[in-house]
Amino acid sequence: MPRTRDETVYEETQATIKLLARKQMATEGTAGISLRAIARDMELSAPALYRYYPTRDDLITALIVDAFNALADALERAEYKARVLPPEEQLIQVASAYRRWALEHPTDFQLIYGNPIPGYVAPSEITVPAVVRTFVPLMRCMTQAVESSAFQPQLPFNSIPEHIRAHEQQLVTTGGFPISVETYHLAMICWSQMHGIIMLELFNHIGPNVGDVETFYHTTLRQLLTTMGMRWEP
Amino acid sequence: MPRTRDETVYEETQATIKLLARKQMATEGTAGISLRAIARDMELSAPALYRYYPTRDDLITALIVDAFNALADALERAEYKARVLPPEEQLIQVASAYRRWALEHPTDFQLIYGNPIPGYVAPSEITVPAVVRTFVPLMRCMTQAVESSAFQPQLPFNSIPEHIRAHEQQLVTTGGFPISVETYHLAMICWSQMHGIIMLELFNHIGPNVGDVETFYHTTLRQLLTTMGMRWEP
DNA sequence: TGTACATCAGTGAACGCGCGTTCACTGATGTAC
DNA sequence: TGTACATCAGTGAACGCGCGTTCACTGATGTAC
Repeated sequence: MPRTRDETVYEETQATIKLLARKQMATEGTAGISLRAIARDMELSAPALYRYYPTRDDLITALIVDAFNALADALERAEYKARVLPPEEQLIQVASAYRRWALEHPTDFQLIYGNPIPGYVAPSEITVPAVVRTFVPLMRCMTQAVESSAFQPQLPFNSIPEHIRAHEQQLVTTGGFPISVETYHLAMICWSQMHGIIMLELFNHIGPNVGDVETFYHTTLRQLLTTMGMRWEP
Repeated sequence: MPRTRDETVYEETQATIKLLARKQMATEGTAGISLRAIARDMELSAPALYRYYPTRDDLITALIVDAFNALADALERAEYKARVLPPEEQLIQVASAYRRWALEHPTDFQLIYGNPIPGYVAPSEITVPAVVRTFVPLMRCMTQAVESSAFQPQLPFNSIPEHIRAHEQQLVTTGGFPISVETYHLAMICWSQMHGIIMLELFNHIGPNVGDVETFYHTTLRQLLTTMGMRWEP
């Protein structure tokens, strides 16, 4: 879609605003985003920003959507780079990229997965598509790993409580992405384990306890996936 | 230790301040604690609060210590109530109490495990003892479960990378709590899995995906502990 | 029993900041005829 | 080619709020002699 020069300038200004907002979150926290402070940084008057975001909440929404998309981009890149590896290794690579992105963009990660911003409610019709994107690489790798010849399904992780299965079946069916309930469920377990370690690492709660969180993350995930039925090359 | 009437009154006022601070966190977020707002709620002038907490940061520290202690209390109560059950069931009970406390005290949980409050640094010599208390019940149950006759150690979770083992050995040795490195490591894995599900549930990221998070939490933990080597009564 | 003094919880005013948002406006640039 | 008009990014002032902290103080209560 061709853009006029004006549209480009407009979008560049929006990008500058978002950049400064992210810098501000880094020092003031996600709840500390302030239009006036951004305006000061840009050497503009505060009302000028209202040309670009009609409200503080709209700016926050834009930041959230950007963050989910950036995370999804990182995961897709990792998946692409790992495409020649066996599927279970691809999964590990995607999981590593997930952690790496979180550590390299701690404020964005806090913005999307940390404490909510008081008074702000994300408009789900705008954010959900970006959220969904972040799940796709993980789901795709998981599917390939489960379908690979090296996979030997193990109890107990392959048993799913009936009403959870029903709920997940519903989502999988209406979601349009081709995945089995079993695989979807394994992905949820894997994701929640990843999330726990990353959150604890981000706020320095687990580093002092295990020393090397990167190694802890990798070995724990490999071990978890092994108990699910995956096998690894020597 | 006997207390004078004055000391009691003083401590009751401190308790009121903390209570109102917690209420405020619920609506304004952890970063939104405001001495002036608390003073308004108490129908006092703002400077009056300085008799009880010399600084906003001191109030935050008190809230954090209280939260860790309340969590530890809840875990100890759960452990005590479950004392007649087999050790692996005790572990499940403690893990359930952990989740329950988090869901029943979402702001306190955010305060201790969520986004940091900008500009605030916890004085570790004050907070660490309370933090340590929260680990004890989990560690104790894990130890008993691992030492029980029903436990059959399984690869892969019982293999620990060498330098992580060294770090953990150091902590276990100097920590004074009688626990083996292997058990400590299993506890860390278990804790990070618990933490991941709870954090995702608290901010509504996983509920829509699995439907019944309580069941998901329980079955996932049981499955994880099974793969570590625990066995369950029918 | 009465007086002098000490203690101390709480006050009001002030300092020097911050915020999101609205409003009527300026002044440069681009466009149409 | 020159003029009239439209567009629109950005402004300054204002509204009605908020904050943590310091300061000199009031005024009630308790204590000592």
